[in-house]
Amino acid sequence: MEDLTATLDKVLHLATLVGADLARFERESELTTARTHLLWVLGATGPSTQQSLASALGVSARNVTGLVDGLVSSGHVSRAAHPTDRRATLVTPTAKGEVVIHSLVEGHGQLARRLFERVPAERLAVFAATLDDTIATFTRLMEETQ
Amino acid sequence: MEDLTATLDKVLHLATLVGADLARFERESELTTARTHLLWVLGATGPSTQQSLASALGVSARNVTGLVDGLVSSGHVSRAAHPTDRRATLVTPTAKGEVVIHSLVEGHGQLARRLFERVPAERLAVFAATLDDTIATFTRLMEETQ
DNA sequence: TATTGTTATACTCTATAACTATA
DNA sequence: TATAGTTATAGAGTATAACAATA
Repeated sequence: MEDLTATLDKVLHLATLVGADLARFERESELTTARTHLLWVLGATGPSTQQSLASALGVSARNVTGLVDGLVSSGHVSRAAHPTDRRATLVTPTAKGEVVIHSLVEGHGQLARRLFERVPAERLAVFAATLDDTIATFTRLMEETQ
Repeated sequence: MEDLTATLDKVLHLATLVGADLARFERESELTTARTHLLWVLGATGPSTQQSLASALGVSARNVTGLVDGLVSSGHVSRAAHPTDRRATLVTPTAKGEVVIHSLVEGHGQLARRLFERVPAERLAVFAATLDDTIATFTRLMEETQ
């Protein structure tokens, strides 16, 4: 019983450490968490409208306006005309933004390697499978509670 | 190689789901994340000065003033005189605050049980041990990078 | 002199609502 | 009529700096 809570706490502790690592990156890049998240999404999806960024980030369109304003000021993204829809703007990383996105992806992969490369393959398989099961259990629980 | 990043992503995904569950609790309690965090610390440590809350939360003293102001307004905590240091105030949960703290602890334990109770004991042991190792590896890495 | 908490000020993230331009 | 983005407005979280009371 007690073990189960301790185990959940360990998952959260590890996530907190990863967050602290990201916070260090943000300080060095002079970026905030919200803007870094937007850049991350942009890196994963490519040039996007602000509406699609709002959906991906789970925030309001107004909020995206502010985040993009900040990233334009800092030179990480630019607004470009949408090729077919004149209402929309395409948010695109600048060269500076691309560097940050590349560092993010690289840093994330490097952290994963450093954390897990010494873990024996069978243990890592059990670890990953347990995470999968737990995520599936959680998803089912949330659907039940609607 | 690719697996390692995917595994780290799963840890973060699970933590995000737990965060979403907490967000639901916060909506129902009409509390914000920062104020809920303060209540959680208060539940773990007992009545505290604002300075010690600032250290525990990793935020400025000024910030704690604002969070406590909000929690006093909502009736979750009260400020009391410190028994020996007349500069300091002791932040103490009210009856209403105690109910929230109890729900937090209870909900957290219940979630852990629901998530992990079906996992076979040996697998859970491997899972927890891997988390311990990974956290230790991370801590060592951060110390090295100073 | 150092510490505790507050006032003053400012920036970021967040939201809803009203508005403009376009579909 | 609906959608994309902005202006207007507001609240919460966060920070630093200056200040008062107390140690």
